[in-house]
Amino acid sequence: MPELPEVNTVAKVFRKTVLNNPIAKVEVYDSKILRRDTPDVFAQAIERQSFIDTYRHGKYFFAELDSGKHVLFHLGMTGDIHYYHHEDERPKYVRFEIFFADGLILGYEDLRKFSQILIVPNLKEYLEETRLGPDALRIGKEAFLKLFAERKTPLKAILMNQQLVAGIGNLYADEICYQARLHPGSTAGALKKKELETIFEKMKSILKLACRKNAYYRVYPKNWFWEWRKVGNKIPKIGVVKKTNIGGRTTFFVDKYQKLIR
DNA sequence: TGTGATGTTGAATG
DNA sequence: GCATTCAACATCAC
Repeated sequence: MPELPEVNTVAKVFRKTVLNNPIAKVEVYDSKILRRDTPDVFAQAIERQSFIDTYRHGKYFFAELDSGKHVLFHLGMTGDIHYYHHEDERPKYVRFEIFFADGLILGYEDLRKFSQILIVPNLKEYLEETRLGPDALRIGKEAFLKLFAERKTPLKAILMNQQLVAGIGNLYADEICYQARLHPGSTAGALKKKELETIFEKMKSILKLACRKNAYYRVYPKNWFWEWRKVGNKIPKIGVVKKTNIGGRTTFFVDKYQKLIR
């Protein structure tokens, strides 16, 4: 579920659904994902408050409370937020619920429990602490090009490094490399300015379009890599999809179509 | 039955 | 100290 466009969509729905809606109660069913807070501290920070604003940085989604504190929702691999009015609509892997005074329930589900949910007293301090790079949608071209200089890391590892640029995960990194026609294993520092500019443009256009489509991949353009991202697929006039491991993640690419720069 | 999964972290290595 | 790699985390679906 959660890379930048998915998190952006979660934030969008959250704003539309619960902003300024008074909260009555919080129930924690599995405290593993709270990471830092005890269930009591977590619940007490949220109960009898309202969410008044949101902020997204990369894959990190912050919801601001009346008190000025933020609740961080980092969705990990399988986190998602659901909204419903009856307990029988509760998602299978629900980890906590927020009950609003008007009867709406926000249910947080996370099968694999890799989420990070916590109360953030000071947003600015927290962002410095986590040392996140600039958000992928906000980073400027000059700053982006600099990330690649002198580095021997593969191109894809740069894109996925949240300390360098925040928001790109495994799937969108593959999409960017494919559309830029560059092999994800290309040496970062060996890429020419022209190639880096292409990566930059593709990164922006892919993320923007995905956000506009609310990360609903079924309506992504037909010429995207998305649906083809599987070994052995033969893309007409392009080539056969292959699999490898780059930056510790399963990586799909099309040999020859995506130029390997060393 | 074994394998892999849209993420992050911290330890180990160079 | 910096850059880079890799196992670990938890659980289920295919």
